[in-house]
Amino acid sequence: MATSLILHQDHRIDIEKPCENLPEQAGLGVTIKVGAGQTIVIEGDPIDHYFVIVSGTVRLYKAVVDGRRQIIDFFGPTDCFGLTGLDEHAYSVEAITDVVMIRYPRQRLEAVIGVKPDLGRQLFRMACTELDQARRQMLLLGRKSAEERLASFLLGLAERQSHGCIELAMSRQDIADYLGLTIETVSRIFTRFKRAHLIDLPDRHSVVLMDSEQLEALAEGSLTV
Amino acid sequence: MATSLILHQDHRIDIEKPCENLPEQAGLGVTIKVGAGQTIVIEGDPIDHYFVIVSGTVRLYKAVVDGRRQIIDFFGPTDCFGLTGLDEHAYSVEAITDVVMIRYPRQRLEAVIGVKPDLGRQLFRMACTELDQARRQMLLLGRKSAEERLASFLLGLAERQSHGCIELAMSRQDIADYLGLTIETVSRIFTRFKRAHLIDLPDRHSVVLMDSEQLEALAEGSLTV
DNA sequence: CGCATAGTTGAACTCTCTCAACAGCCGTGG
DNA sequence: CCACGGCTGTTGAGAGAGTTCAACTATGCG
Repeated sequence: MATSLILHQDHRIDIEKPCENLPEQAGLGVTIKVGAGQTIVIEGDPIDHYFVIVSGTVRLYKAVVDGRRQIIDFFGPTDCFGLTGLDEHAYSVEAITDVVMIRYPRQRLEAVIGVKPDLGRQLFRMACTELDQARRQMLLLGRKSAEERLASFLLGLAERQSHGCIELAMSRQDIADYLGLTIETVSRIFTRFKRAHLIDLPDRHSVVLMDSEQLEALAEGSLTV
Repeated sequence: MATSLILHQDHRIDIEKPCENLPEQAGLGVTIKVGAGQTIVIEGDPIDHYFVIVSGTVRLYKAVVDGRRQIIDFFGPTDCFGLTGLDEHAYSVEAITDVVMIRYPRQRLEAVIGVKPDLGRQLFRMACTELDQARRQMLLLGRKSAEERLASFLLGLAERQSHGCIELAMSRQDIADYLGLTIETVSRIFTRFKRAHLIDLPDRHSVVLMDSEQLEALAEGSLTV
């Protein structure tokens, strides 16, 4: 089985995340490039592949017929998507920026579990990590105020990016659809935070956290601006 | 490893769900009984076990200091909980009714993966099923109206229970905290549905779906009562 | 029977949404 | 280099869905 495989090219993933060594699994991966704005998978497609992102950002979302959209998550380098128990995608995925990723044939990868049980353990851990994230977001969507949502969002991004300045790959609309708000509310609260000197907005795709402590308090609901 | 194990007693799980044969895995399980209202795990506890429910219903939730609560899911017979990527529980679990469940030592179970790769595949699938469910709920919490939420909830229950009459093990407060609403809103919409002859409420713990078709339409947002 | 708990109903309020106008940025073409 | 149009984001005013607070009713248990 491990013989009839396509070798992926040159991309190597950071060691940090659970999917760190997926690419090495039997050399199953194929490198794929997608332009900004392109659709990668659509709700209802059969699931033939798992994907690991090398560079760029994608949004994973569910849509309702009438146009409403809920972004499930944004994924960046080292993140993986396509994990699901179903036989067809329950969500759509689009590239926000230009994206490079590695594609793994689902069937083959799952077959490898029989040979390398560690892969099964690893996939399990990855799914669990996603699960924890999804459930944390459920608390946000179900019970937090708009201010709490945006504060949580910014802190989450800061954690992932660890720069002084956060780069927002996504639009205000994307943020709104991720937080279960409207674009206007997101905009208003950005402004409110800026006026309260909690953040700075040097340009529309950058945020600087000026007072993370207060933002934390805000995110937990023990404060209002 | 598979030798030093406690055998669980007599409970046998339906064959249907992904965790169908967990109990058989090396006979690792121990049967546990918990009374209604009892807490099974608390947010922050170390994760030592996975649990599979034999009978009864539990609620899994996250809480905020100020008392707000988001119920992540209700689990019944054959459902499993405790799956997570972290080393401590990110949620609390309480018994709603009297509950019988089987407890598996996490470490040992994960160790078995090395010997039985199928277990790894199975845990992966279970986690993926939970993941899909959590993400579906994210759409509900982020983008659906109160009516849509309650309609979706009732239809989901009906699917799981497949009787003509739905038994609500949980209180109105539990439903509210699951749907990201208040108890008053839930109550009002129950009444509204009843007046519109979409459901009947013979007693406070039972719901009869009178017009599933309309409820489906409502759940999808193509209708209002 | 009486109390405690759970659920329902009403009225007022509020947070977020909706609708609408405006401002800023960017690429294109004159 | 600036004018223009298109797109994204901001701001304001008004409306509405759901919450809050409070009173009331029903249910179950000693």
